[in-house]
Order: sequence, then C-alpha cells, then structure tokens
Amino acid sequence: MFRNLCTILKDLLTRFPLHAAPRNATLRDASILCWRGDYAILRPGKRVTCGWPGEAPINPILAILGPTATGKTEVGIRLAEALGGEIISADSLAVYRGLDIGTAKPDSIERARIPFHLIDVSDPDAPFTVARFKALAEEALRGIRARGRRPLLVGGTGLYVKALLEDYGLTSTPGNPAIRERLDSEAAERGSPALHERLAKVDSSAAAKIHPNDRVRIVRALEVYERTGVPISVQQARDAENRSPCACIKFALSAARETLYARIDRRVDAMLAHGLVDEVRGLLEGGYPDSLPPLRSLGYKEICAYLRGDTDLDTAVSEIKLNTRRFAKRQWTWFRADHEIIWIDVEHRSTEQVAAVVLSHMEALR
RNA sequence: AGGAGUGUAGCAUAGCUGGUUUAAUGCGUCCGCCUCCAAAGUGGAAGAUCGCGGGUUCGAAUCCUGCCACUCCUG
Repeated sequence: MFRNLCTILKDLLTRFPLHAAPRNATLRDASILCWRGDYAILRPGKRVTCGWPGEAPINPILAILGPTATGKTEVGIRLAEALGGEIISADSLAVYRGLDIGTAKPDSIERARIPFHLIDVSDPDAPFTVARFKALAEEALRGIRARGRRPLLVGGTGLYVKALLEDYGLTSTPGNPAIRERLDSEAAERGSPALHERLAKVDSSAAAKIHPNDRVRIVRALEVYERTGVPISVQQARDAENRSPCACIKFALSAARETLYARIDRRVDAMLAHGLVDEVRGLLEGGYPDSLPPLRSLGYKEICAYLRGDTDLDTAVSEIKLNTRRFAKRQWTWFRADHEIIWIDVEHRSTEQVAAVVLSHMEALR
C-alpha cells in the first residue's frame, strides 16, 4: 500500500516538475519530494516552506525512533556512517552530563565514530526543557546542513521529536519557577481538581482537555494565563497555524513485546554491572539532591531509594525493570499514533541488517 | 495415622456472626492522553461460575457435610 502510493507519487512528480508548485503551497496529500537524490515525505494539510528546487536542497532529516532498548543508537551510527551523517540525540536525559550508564549514552568509541549532538549539554541541576531542546537541535541541524552532512534524529523522547519535526512554537511563555511553586503547593493543599475548576473559568477549552488530576498540565495552563492573560489553548491554536514542519523520513524500531521486555531486563542488568549504583552515588556525593528531575527519572530514582535505605538492591532493580517496561509501553503508544512512521522489526536482525532495511526503504522511495 | 488451619482474578488480600451492590482492594496485565519538568505527569479497561461435589434455606463466598490440595502440630 505504502509502496504503491510512493510509486504513484513518483510518477506524478516526474510528470509535473516541482518548481511548478507554488512555494508555501499546502499539500493535500502526503507527498514525496525528490531533489538530487534526496527525498522527503511531507504531510498533508501542512505548509512547506523549505527546500524547493533552485533553493537549498531539502536534505531531509532521517529519524530513527522507537521504544527503549531496541538498538536505535547502534542503527543510527551505522546509518550515519553509510550516509555521511551526524546524529542529533532526541533523548531527554542524555542531555545531562554525568548521567551516562543509566541513560545508555553512546560511549566514547561510538562518539568518536560519528558526531553526536544534544548529548552532555546541560548540568543535572540546570533546568532543561523541550524548548531548550528544540532551540539547540535546530542550531545543530543548521550546522549539519551547512557542512553538507545528513542529519539523523535518533531517540525515544516523543515530545522532543515532535516539537522539533512539527516545529512547535515554544518560546513565547517560558516556565516560571516561582509561579509554579506557588501553584504546586496550592495543588498539594487543596487538590488538583480545585485548580482545575479555576482553570475552567479562564480557559474552558484547555480545562476540557486536561483531566482534573493532571496537576502538571493544570499548573502550566494557569501559569501561562497568569503571565500573559492569553489562555494556553488560544496560544496553542495560534501556534498550530504557524508551523514549518521539517522535511523528514521517520522510522521506528520495535520487536515483539516479550522480546523487548527480555532486552530491557538484560539491559538493566548490564547497567548495574557497569556501575549504575556508583554513578548515582557519585552524583549524590557531588552535591546534587535526589529531588532533581534527572534523578527522579527512570533508573535513577530507584537507585536513590536504595541508597537512602528505603529498599534493598534487588527490589530496586526489579522496580527499574518494571518501570522501564511501562515506559516502553508509553513510548510505543506515542509513536504508534504517528502514522507516518515506518516500523521495522529488529527481532532476528543484526544492527547491520536493520540499517540495511532502512536504506532499502529509502531506496524504494527514490 | 491423629489433631488444627487455609483454599476468593496472574499474585497478595477484604468480605466469611447468611439477603446493599452486578463479589471489593492493591500489585501486575492491557488500552489511551500528552505543546516549556516528558525516563515526568495522567485517565481508563479487562480478569473470579469464591478448590470440587452434595446438603440446609425463599436466598450460600458466608452455615453443615464428603472429597481433593496445601500449611502447621503430634506420632
């Protein structure tokens, strides 16, 4: 089906040259743009503002996504080598320096093979947000394109991927710690539903979409309204109309559930063997409180609990495994909702074979 | 062999002085949501013919009884 669509589109594109299409046209159907051996699938109903023939080549982003423990990094490296690319990591925790083992960061050998971006760009106690990710990633993207290299986006943080590729307009109202703290403590005292009621009065549309128990989002919506006087739902609607989505081709790696869960177990065991406990102990001894967001994340919060003496190590480890399975499920849900993604089963395939499948898909689009 | 006790969803339990649910709760499992903390936050669903059979009763997870399984004690 997908391939048939591609064939038809390719024919059309051959007959009607691209420069006949008006710039900023809104595409009615999923389209494939070809230019000097590059191609991009563009989404229906969205404006395209870059990469027409005669201007800069498209050089679309090749995204390798999917749940944790499917081997995205290895495949990404392999592809970057084959295509002359550089990797932008889309991983909300690999951005922090000092969190290496628990985030399964690429090691120094791997990073010597291929340039990685968005890894080790923040201290653990510095606030890091989607907006910052997007800004840094766009900067890295410009650099990669300027060098004439192929950009790869590799990672499993769905929101970061989406914010970058869909061009969320994020910087209008940054978070304000003081307001948040106040609203958070209010939520703790009177309960999230009370705040939700207040939100309903100023932004009924946002309130309708946010569950009364979803404190994080209620606080954010109230914060935006307090600071700007404009409801967050209005800002988001405005944002949605002013985007320039990236040209990209998206792949996601996956495996049968039992296989993935077994991989997760093995990976967690490996993290412990590589010294995860020492890594966490080192961070805590370095003066970072265990209340920091990166230390409240998967793998770190459980080890912190162990080091505090709240649980024994075996319990902590099985908690990590369990929570990682849940996390993988959430990633799955997130990426499954994106129908542009081409899924590749990594079961019974080596890294090289998976990379080859990606390349052959790309060949087929040509 | 005798005595005591326990059998309720995948697991752990509540209900057990008969009739308020349609057998409840936690964990797990499954599905979803997500626009500046996202490896965070959050919503929902499915799953049990209450060990098996018989009896008492208008009515049994609940009372009686036989069998089976497991646990403990005595020998």
